[in-house]
Amino acid sequence: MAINAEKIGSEKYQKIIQAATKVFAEKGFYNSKVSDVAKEAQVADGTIYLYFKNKDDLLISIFEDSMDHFTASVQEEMSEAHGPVDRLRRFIRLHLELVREHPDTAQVLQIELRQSSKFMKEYAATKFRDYLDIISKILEEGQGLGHFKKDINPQIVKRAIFGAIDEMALEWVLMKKKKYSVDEVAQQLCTMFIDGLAA
Amino acid sequence: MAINAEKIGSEKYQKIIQAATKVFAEKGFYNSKVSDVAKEAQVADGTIYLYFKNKDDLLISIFEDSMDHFTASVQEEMSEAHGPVDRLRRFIRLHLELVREHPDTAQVLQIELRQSSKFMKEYAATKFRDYLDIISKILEEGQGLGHFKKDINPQIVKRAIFGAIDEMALEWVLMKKKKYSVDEVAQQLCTMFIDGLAA
Amino acid sequence: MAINAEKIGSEKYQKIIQAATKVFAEKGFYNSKVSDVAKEAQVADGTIYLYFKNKDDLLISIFEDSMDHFTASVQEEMSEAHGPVDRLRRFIRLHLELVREHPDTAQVLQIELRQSSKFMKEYAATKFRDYLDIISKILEEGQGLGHFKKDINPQIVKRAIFGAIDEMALEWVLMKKKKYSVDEVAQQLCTMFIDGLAA
Amino acid sequence: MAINAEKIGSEKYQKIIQAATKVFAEKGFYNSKVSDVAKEAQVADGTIYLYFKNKDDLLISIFEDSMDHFTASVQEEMSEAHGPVDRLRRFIRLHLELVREHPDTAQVLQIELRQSSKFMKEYAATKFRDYLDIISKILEEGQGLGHFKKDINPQIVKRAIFGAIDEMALEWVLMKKKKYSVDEVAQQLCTMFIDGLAA
DNA sequence: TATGAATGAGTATTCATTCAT
DNA sequence: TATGAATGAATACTCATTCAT
Repeated sequence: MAINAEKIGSEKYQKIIQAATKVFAEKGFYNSKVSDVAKEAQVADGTIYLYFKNKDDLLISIFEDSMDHFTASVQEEMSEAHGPVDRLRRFIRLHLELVREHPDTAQVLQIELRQSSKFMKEYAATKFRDYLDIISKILEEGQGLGHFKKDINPQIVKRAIFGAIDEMALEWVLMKKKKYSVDEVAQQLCTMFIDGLAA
Repeated sequence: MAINAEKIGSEKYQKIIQAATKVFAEKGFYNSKVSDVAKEAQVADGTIYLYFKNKDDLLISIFEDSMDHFTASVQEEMSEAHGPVDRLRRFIRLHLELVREHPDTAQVLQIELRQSSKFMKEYAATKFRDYLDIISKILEEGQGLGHFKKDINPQIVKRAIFGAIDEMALEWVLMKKKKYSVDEVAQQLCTMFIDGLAA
Repeated sequence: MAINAEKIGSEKYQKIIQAATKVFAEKGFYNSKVSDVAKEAQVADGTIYLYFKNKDDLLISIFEDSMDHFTASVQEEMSEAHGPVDRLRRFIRLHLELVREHPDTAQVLQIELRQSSKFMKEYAATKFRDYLDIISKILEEGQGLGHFKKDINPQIVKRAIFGAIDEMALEWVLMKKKKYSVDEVAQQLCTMFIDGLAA
Repeated sequence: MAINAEKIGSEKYQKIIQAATKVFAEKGFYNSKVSDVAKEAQVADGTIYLYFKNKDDLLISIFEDSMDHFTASVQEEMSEAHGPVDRLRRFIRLHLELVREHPDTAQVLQIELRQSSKFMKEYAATKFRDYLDIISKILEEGQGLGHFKKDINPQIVKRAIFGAIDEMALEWVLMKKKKYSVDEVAQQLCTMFIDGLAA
């Protein structure tokens, strides 16, 4: 039987997704066994295959699931912001907060997903681009309002900004230490980027 | 026989390292077979084990080898630069150039190595920190000379700058397309960071 | 999943033990492939690992299994015997009969198990000593009743008697020929030992 | 080039035989690497193949070499003995002494050689039979002189006697402990066998 | 739906043997 | 003769996936 949308909402589906996220974050995708995920989710190995096509599908589903949550959270925050500078500031802070709150998910997205460049290229790229475009829209809006330099290329700078935020997040994820607070890091990044972009 | 420093310089060692870099970049570490590397290097499977302890050691050796080259290149460039702003500008450009010139190595470092967070934490962290410290030294020098804001934290910002450069590089690596040139990307990053850091 | 006592009784466990005994006896432990055992047992290779930790565990399990059966058979026979001389006579005959009836098992115990002297020393020694002690108890009983010489050392002679019986058995196992019958061999050994021990 | 008799006397040949005996005794034939033997003999791996056809040939050569020594020692001792009873007594004692003096060789002969039943059957059997026949000749001589029972079968009892001696020896080899002295063990065995055989 | 025993394809690694020097 | 770097065949073990219950 095909695995349909109907299942996505089910309790077991979510239980498995969460278990997989935890297990993949802890041991890495390739070092995790499907049976590890099953044990963590307290279901039988075979049950996983009622909800997911295969092990790869589990990873892809984590990606889809979390990118949806991520993007939705950011969109909501953006709608409450006033002006591009405020929007950028909020974006930076929210991304950092989300990573702090969901470190397992962040780790899977940042580390495990990169392994499959084919996957990244062919599949994740689209949803990831949507996320990056939130930044480029802020930049374009800022340029339009004369707040940001006209000579920066939003398509390039969106990646630079994302990379900067993401690298900070990566340190948290990998090092498991929190030398600097969200506040402090957000403050530093905002200062640098907003001045750097200012017209 | 122990695998010693003597072997590192040998022709076969380098041949295998290069083959492994190419194969891992193409198919990913976990999807590459040792025999794929052997075939690419035109040696027998067993020969690999005369030079490397195991498959993991191959990955670690690629890391060590390339980080040494990378760091040396950057150190040399830094010594030719005049002042922190010039240094930062050159650093950004050189990193981008190196990625462009050695895309397979860059891909292995950026993607495959991250898989093993344990490895990252325990081993690679040190050499990687050395690399990041090149940036923080530039920042501190700039602060000392009054060129850069006193209120930025070099330990935080060094990561932000690295992340921004690295994300740009990642796009090249993953997408295999070169929508923007090294010149253009370097120019954009320099503009943003130098203005963003300016006192 | 741990390999527990529950599995030992299962049909598959016994099927695999029997297949392994046959294969090891035919080709020797080191020249047998796990897949040979699997084929003989008509299960998949992987199934073996559901019941045994590894190839060595297969050998150890054969040992445990058969020593238990062997010792139980002998104990039962002993309980039916009257007096030390009858007991010794029955012991000799039963051991020879058991080897005749289970030549594959005998061969694995006699030949394959000796390969791992570490194993023999550390593990098998205990169960083997239990078996030998059946003989020494007969000897001591005989000495107590004045039937056997007082100046023989049961701890030494128990091994001599076992060695003599075992060597006869070995010929059957290795040569696959049965030049002499159980009756004849038993008769010869009994004559010699009983007269040799007689007070 | 064929490996000829000429080599057998050479210094290196003996060095390798001794090294192999030691290594095989310590780690077992199948767990010993040819390179272990080479290292112990202080020659290059390839050198071994100038003197021996392959790893199996090394084992066979140890067997031939030591059986020759063993048989020669025993024959010499036999020629000095007077009468079958003295001969049997000396045989038992000498075998035990030889095992005590050459424990590595004894272990290889007793344990490692048995692994290859095919080898035992097809090859070693002949030389081994020569050794056993020393015992049966003593027995027949004793029967002829009326010292030994007429109704014992020398072909059966020779094995029983050998087995008894060998099992005692095995304990020394495997247990590496010497709870009982050669004197004591020899005394016990002689008492039992000579009385057991006495007409 | 859910289970988990069974499957068997897939692969890192070892090591006896060779051969160019 | 002697070397030891190179070879590549051989195999124990894992684990994603299936399917009878």
